[in-house]
Amino acid sequence: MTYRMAKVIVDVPSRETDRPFDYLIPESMASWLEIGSRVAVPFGRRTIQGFVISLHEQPEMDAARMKPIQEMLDLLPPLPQDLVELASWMSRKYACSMIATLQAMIPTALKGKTERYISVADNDELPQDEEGMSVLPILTDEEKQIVAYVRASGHVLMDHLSARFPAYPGILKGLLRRGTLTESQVIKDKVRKKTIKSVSVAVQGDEAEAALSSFTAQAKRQKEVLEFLLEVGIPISLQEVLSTLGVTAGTVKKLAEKGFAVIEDVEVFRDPYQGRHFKGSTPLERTPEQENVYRRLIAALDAHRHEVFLLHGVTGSGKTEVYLQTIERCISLGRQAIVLVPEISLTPQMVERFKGRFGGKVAVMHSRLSTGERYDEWRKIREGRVEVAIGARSAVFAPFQNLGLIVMDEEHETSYKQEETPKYHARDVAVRRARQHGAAVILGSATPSLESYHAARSGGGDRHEEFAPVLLEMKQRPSGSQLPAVQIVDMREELKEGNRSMFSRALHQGIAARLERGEQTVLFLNRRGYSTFVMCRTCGYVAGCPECDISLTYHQKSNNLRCHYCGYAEPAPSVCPECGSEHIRYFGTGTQRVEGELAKLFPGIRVIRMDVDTTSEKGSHEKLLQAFRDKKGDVLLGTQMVAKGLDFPDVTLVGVIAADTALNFPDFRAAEKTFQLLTQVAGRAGRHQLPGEVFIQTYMPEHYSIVHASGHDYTSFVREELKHRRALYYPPYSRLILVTLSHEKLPLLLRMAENFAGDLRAKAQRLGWFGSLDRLTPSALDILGPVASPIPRIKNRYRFQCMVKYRGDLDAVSLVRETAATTLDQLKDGDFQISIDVDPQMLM
DNA sequence: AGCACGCCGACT
DNA sequence: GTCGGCGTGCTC
Repeated sequence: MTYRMAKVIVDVPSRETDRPFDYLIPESMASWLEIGSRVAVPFGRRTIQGFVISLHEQPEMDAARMKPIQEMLDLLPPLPQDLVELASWMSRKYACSMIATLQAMIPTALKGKTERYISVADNDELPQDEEGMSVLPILTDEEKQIVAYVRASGHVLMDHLSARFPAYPGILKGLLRRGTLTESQVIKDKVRKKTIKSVSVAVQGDEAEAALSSFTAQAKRQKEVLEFLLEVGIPISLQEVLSTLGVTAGTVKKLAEKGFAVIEDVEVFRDPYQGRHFKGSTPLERTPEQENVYRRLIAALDAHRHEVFLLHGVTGSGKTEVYLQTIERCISLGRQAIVLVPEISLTPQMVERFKGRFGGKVAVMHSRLSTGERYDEWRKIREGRVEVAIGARSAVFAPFQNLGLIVMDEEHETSYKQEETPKYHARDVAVRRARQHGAAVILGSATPSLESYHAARSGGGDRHEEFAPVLLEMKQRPSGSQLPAVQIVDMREELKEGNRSMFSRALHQGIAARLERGEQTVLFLNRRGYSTFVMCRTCGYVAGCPECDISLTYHQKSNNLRCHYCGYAEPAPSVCPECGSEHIRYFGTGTQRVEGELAKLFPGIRVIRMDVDTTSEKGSHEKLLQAFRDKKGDVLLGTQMVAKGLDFPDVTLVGVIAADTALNFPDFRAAEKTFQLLTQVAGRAGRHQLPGEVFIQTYMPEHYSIVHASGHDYTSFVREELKHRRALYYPPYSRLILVTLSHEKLPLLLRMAENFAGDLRAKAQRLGWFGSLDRLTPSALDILGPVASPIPRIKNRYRFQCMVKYRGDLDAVSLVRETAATTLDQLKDGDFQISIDVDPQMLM
């Protein structure tokens, strides 16, 4: 006799529980349970959620220590088997727990929560008193009260009960222990029906008259609301009441409490693109260049061959059209496709293009969807109702059964790296997943990351690479339009000549000319380096977060100062808290300053500003762009978000206010980031009939990233940049792991950080890894640090970091992970944390 | 992460 | 003498 059992990863975020636990499969589930099923399992004294990762047969003797699975939570497993396998690869590669990885693969709606219900135990055999209570356990008055309450309600939520009887902590526990009350636990999904609050009047005629006259002078606002509701007559959304009358929700609530109005939740159907019609689009004719690329791509598709392509195409070379046609081919072969785009470029135009070509076969996933909307889109994929999924980073986990193609647009974007656990890079995950499916991968960019480009050029001969893409190039724009002329403006010269404004004379004249001709200008400000901090000009005081070593950011809208890292907020001061001076200045977002200057220089100019302040509201991003498209603005001024994929026919001038702000950052990718950004921005001008002009203002006009960006010369940039990388053995000539240790107590942390680094060094030594990284460098693995992190304190925790630089074919991740575990075990203090970031993108 | 068990301080 | 602080250890 054997038993069927399942290995389950339980939803407990701790190192000790990051392993499979064995459970018996009840007969009733036997034919339904699969790898990837989500289950509720008893774990210790509670019931929690878990994921089945394998199924086995066990001899009877082993079954004794196993508990049975309590419940299956879905009919269709939320994770197909290939994703479970991918998850174990990811946990190894990125040194994170299996549960964190599995959770990242499914919509948050399925992150089940334990609910505890209390009910009265069924003690029929026990003698009972007149009230029907078991006599045997002698109950105090308080206990009787609780038991009576539970009995009356059938079964009660634990949270509700402890809220209802807050005065007697421990009594509840006692009743449960003695068996008078029993507890049951279920897993409840986070999926909520989407509702809006609707308000309607509850009084009419004379009653209403009486109600209106009942308000005291103080309740003026309530009276206004009631008058408004009577006037409208029909139920109206609370939101509308608030915005029309400018009252707060509290006012309406009071009215409802008095019984004059009713507020109810009305369910609304969620379809993010409900009622929208997408103009159909048909494939464009391919240019010879596109034809070559296309042939090469579909050859892999047709042969069902896993192959990775790096599509290097200049801005405007029609990469999207190539994607669309390749996807079409993929679908016609009965396979599905995933399209990954950076969140910021997942604009309505982009969505429109895909919906227009593939209609209802597309699921769209982006961060602005609600939990429920995302869950619905995800279900379309899981249930096989769509063929294409388009979305940001996490769409790489779209649960397709027969994946044929993964497209990653703007492959160089850092947003493909997740900064939270699991700290995965969607590019590497995409390649790995495609390999499982025998699918093709297209990595597209006008400015490929050095890692991908170098891997393609070296043909994988370099030990640091995990894959070797085939390089495909597109150098022309199908429209025949030329890449715009780019002029570098040396701001030092401007200063020398007495121009102290942030606009050079050339840019100034350029804007003036556009205003005259009714053409448009895009101004780009590299936000990094432009701060929004508050400084006292008298004493030099800078407002900083009390918990983190970082300056606070000024938010105009709420007129307060906020910490970017921990969320701490305080009202903006009007005088300096240190010296009392009134000369305290808000260095508003850089864009605000530029906007002010523009207004001064060009009275009456219409500026559309796009930055965190103006785009925080849902849909505002799109609205601003549409306004600019409708020529309601002369200038579009913004940060990174104006650099991506925008395409406006009347834009003939692009100005970069300060190109070099990011160049001085202590990040080995600073030059690459600057080059990519400038190239993207420059590609925004003159994409149509009108010729474009680009001005790049800089204090470092001779820097190679600026020079080559102005010449649209990717190849030369790469050549130079690779030299620098090679000299210092930075990626792509090595790989990196960033280890950050944190604790509240600085001396303790310092000691632990030294321990960690020492231990790691010793282990690497033993493995003989301090050999040769290359013939010019001393070791195959190098440990830099520990040093204080660039932000040395966050949320009152000090931070130290070590950078591990190593030859790509070594399993340094396992070594680091084991060492981290050892170090953590040395300290029984739960407040000690070690975070491991494999292939870090942000070194700040 | 929870939750229980277990061993030392301030109270009826 | 008990209530309760949170250190320690375990969860199939």
